[in-house]
Amino acid sequence: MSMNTYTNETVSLPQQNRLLAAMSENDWQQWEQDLEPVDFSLHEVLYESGKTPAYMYFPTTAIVSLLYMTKSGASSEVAVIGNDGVVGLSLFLSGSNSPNQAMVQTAGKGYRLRAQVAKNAINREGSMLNILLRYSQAMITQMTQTAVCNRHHSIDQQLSRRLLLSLDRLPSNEILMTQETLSNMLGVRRESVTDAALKLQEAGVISYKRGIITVLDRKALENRSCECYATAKKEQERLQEMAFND
Amino acid sequence: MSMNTYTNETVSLPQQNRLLAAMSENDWQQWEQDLEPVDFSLHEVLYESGKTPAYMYFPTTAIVSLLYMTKSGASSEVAVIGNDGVVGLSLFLSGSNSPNQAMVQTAGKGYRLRAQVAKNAINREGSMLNILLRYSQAMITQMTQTAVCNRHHSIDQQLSRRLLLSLDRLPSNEILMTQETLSNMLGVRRESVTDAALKLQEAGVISYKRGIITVLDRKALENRSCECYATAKKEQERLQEMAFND
DNA sequence: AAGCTTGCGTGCGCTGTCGCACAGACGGTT
DNA sequence: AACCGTCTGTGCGACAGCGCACGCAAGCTT
Repeated sequence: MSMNTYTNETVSLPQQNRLLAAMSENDWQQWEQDLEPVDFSLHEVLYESGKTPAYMYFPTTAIVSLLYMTKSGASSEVAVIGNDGVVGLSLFLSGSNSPNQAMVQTAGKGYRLRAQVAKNAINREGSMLNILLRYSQAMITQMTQTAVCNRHHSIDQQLSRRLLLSLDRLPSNEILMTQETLSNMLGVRRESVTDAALKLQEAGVISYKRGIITVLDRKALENRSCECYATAKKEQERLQEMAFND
Repeated sequence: MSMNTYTNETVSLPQQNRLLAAMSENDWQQWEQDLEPVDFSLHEVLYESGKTPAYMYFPTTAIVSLLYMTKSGASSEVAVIGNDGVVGLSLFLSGSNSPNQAMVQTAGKGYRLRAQVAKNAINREGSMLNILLRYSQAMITQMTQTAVCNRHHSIDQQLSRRLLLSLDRLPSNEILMTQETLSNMLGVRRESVTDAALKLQEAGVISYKRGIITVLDRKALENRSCECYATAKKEQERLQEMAFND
């Protein structure tokens, strides 16, 4: 599938979201009617720290960041969610909010479910419970990895990892992000991103052009990234396989 | 309760674990018979990355660390679990393992449940499902906080935070940990811990004596710690309150 | 009381990242 | 074509944390 995610003309199917795709035929019948299609616009805030979210969101072509802001105004991204996941896991886990902000990093499409409807739907005996349980573990893995990565790995490695996280959730090899945005995701200085990005450019791994990153050599990016990328990805795939074998 | 956690003479009740305590009377009847008391010894490894754990563990007086080891041998603690939680959440979430290691940081007592028994018990319609769901969110919060803390806060702040995490799960104001151990938890050099600990000693906040830390001024420790401590604690308490209102 | 192991304190040079200040370059607007 | 806001590149001093090497002290062992 090579879709244009920059306009709103594209058609998107719920099944492009892997969690929705993993549902049983039966459950799907019940969910289908309640799912509303949504357009996510760039930098739109889906939920904020302290407010109970109104919806669960299932991205198809959009990509969403879970961000944490410190008191002093610094930020860090703790998870990235695309068509492989759901935004608003806390609704499922506790029915309430979480102390993160969810912000759209790549505009695109997806589906949403009203909070109350979602809670009811999940409580019913059904396949979604297990799907979400496993996804919770994948999320925990991603956050664990972020914690370790922040401690032990260089900005160069982390930038590579972060680009791969976006790449995996995009149909093309173009990532639309300014260095400023990337620095907010990684929780580092903008200039540090410039340095790291220059190294990648000079090595012919990417080309950077005012907010448009083109990945030229994906393999090289994987080599330059730390183990965190591969570990988290492998774990996520393992958990997804389990879902399909239900 | 002011218990001696350094010997095995102490009696321990399952209800000292807050998750077990939050169960409904009905469910408790079913669980009681399957719970086995356990003694956790110092630095015992409860489960390792890659192996499916055989038990879920509910500490009462023991404290367990979830550790992540990097390829290069460095480590970081991503969560701390005492009588407020359970070790082996991945059994509940996916029935499998997680890429962490769980290691006993403070010897003590607790209870365990065979993996298969646990899975069956949770699948039954019952109060434990919601308790564990909420605990999963508390765990996610703790890991998020660790990620942010690793990025933005100084070793001084992180040491204070880490001491509070142990203190909250202990009956006395004595923490048994060498600086070497602490450095492995925080993922920093042992010497950096020495420096930070000296500052705390000189300020009269703690006294350190060959593996025995005595917290003299808890309030001061909170002031020196970063916001991460307070944020995670508040969130955990909020989620626990919800559990009691089921 | 001597000796050994374990844990803590200290000094020093190195490097990655930060904070700030500013220059240049691209691309849309009028 | 000139303008202006946004995005990217660069230079420099400061500093937290690292790696390494070593000294010392506490407490257990015999």
